Amino acid sequence: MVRVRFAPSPTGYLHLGGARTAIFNWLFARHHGGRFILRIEDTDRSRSTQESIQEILEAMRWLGLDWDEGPYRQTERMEIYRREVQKLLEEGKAYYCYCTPEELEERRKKALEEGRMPKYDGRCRERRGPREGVNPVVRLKVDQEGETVIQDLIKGEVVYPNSQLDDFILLRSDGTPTYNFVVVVDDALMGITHVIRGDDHLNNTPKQIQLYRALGYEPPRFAHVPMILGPDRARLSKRHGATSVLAYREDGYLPEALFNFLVRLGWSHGDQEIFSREELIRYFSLEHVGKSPAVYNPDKLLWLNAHYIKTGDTQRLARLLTPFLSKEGLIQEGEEPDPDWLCRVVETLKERARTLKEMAQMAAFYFREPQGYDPKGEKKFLKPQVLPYLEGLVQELEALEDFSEGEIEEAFNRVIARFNIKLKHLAQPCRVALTGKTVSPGIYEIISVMGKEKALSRLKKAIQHVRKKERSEALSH
RNA sequence: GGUCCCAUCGUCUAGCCCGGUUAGGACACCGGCCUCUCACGUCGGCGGCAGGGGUUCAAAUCCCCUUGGGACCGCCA
Repeated sequence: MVRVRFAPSPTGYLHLGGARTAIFNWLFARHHGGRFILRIEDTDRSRSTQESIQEILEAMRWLGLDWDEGPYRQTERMEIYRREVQKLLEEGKAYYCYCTPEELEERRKKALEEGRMPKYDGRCRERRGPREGVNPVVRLKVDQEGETVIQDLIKGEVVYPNSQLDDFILLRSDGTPTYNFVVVVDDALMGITHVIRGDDHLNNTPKQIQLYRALGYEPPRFAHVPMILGPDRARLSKRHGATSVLAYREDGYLPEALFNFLVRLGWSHGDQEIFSREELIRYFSLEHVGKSPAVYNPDKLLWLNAHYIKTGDTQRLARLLTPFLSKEGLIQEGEEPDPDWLCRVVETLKERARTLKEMAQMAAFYFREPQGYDPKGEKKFLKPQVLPYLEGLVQELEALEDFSEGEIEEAFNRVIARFNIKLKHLAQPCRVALTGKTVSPGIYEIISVMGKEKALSRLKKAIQHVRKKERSEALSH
């Protein structure tokens, strides 16, 4: 049975790279009918926070990454780690080291200056007895001869000279275990079959393999996925913009869009770009994960998001849109617009908005009168010549019982026939009058959704506006 | 500095393992069509095998070197 895990350290939010690793693990588990385990790597107590944990779990839930076991927390498993260290110590595979951090730092600096590799020299291996006033760390006796070979499921065979390895620390002087130790113990004891993680860990793998052997456990299969890079080809970080998964929710992205985007970054299935979750589970395999790092491309994410909005369920979108409406100040906090009406609003905006945030901004005119007219639009379309057309339209609309799109279209047709003008000569002035802008969804649909009362009052207001302007201009001449 | 990883349009990638394609798709960009504006849609265009050596009748594909990029070398994970 396939058992995989996602093991974030709670020292910050879940970022895009971590999310993609989680997604690959989740997909691999679901594809193989295995188990997806969540483990919190919080051995660094000074940097781990409860808020981080909550934020990570929230982000995973949002992305729909459900876990089958956990979340385990390493801080709750200290007894296990102590027991494993004890075992190593008794078997002579690990030893106490009394070198102080200062001494190590000193030697590291010197080595770097002399162009040597900065690694621990193993001087405490043969040491007998403690040193006065120093709390020791525990180090693993690492084999420095020969080489370690990794059969990586993504990178292929990686050969690593053991001379690069040093006796790394298992237990800190305060008795807490380090990452390279707990990760091995946990993966072994939790029966992890495939370790799928970022390739920044590839260099850790040889020492971890040695530790598996020292502990007497069979190493799992490894799959190291390439990093996600920023546009400058440096590892993606905060300075490249939003990297927190939840920030994308705030910005109006749909989880399925981010999910699709992240999977497709580094993995492919022929020429297909859009995948449902079911397809992803069916098609996903490590063989088609690329070996090279991928540059994050926000435009493509935006395109995918637009696609999922366009094709998404209207009722769901309406529900998701509501908080964005209140963020835009269009409705009160906690206010719920009529669901049927909001669905009509969304229908008109679905294929235009790329994010929910954009959609809320585009919807503004449905909720409040134009705050003045777009200057260019006013100059071009709200001029005295159009007054008869707009007045004619007001008459026609007032007479309508049924304010449906079809009826409104017929009303427009009667007006343009009467004045023998083209539709755009009526539609554009009308659009500016109703929305204050020169762009909007189709004119019939917005009038219908807006309703008779709002539409007529705005049209009349625009007519008044044009008249007033006309008078003041006449006076000044 | 050492070790490891990587290299197809600006970006994500198919093709590479098993040599023979006008090197395919998508985003972005540009243009046409559609049209009440914008968008959607649709049609078309621009644009790439990092460089150099081999092997071969034939190399994006196999081998070597160079260059470039990334990661790691912590009492961080």
